[in-house]
Amino acid sequence: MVTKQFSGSPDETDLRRADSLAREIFSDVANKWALLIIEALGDRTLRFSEVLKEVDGISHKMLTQNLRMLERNGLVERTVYPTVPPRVEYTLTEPGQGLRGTVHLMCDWTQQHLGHIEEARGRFPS
Amino acid sequence: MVTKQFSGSPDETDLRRADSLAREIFSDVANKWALLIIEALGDRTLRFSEVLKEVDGISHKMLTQNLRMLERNGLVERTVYPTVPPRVEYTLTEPGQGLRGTVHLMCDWTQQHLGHIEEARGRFPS
DNA sequence: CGGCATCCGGTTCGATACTG
DNA sequence: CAGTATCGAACCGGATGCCG
Repeated sequence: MVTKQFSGSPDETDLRRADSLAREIFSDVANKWALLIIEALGDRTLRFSEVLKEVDGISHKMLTQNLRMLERNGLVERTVYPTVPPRVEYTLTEPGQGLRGTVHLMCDWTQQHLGHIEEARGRFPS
Repeated sequence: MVTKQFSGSPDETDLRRADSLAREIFSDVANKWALLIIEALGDRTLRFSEVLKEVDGISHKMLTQNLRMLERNGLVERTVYPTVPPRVEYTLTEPGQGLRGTVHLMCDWTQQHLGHIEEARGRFPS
């Protein structure tokens, strides 16, 4: 958290910083792989290879990158068991769970509007 | 809509089609420009140039592409007034409004967790 | 004003191979 | 098993210019 010296309300610079941070996070999170990973994790704890199987179509590389990004933003927790072969588990943090709620709504919405969308596509272009 | 002859429950082929359609829609919609446009439109009706101003950082080209995509999926309605100079207005359809609800939750979530995320970033890598 | 085409640099992404 | 590195191919996205 930023040190806020004496002013009771955030100054303009703070607001601008918050804005750009918000946009950055939004850009991180609003991409299909991140959202699908979050949805796949759900409330479970999965190994790397398990997530790989769950999120279909994702490559090894994209999964690594996105998991790192989510970890960096504090949305997933990464646990390494120093065994051989190595075992690494991923789980959503509490804030991650919150985001998952919204993702889940988006998935529901998609399912519910498949028909409408398919019909709209048939009409396009008008 | 697909003709469903006589079976009461969808057969396997239908389900697989629905799945791939769902993924396609999700991929279309789960990208930051699409989501930001939806959020910007809200319940208003905006001209092309107004959306361009509202969604900050978006280029003319990306806006056109994404508006087309959203229109194709029946999420925004495009109205052309054959005046000179031309006037084109965009508004969310009812299904689009539904999606907007989930987008809005995502934006709220982002705002609420700015602090947590910033802190998590400070700790990374552990 | 809004839309489309073109160009082109930067980034993404998948495939592959290699490490611990 | 999980992660990293590298290398092309594909795509994204901005800039520009032209048309109705």
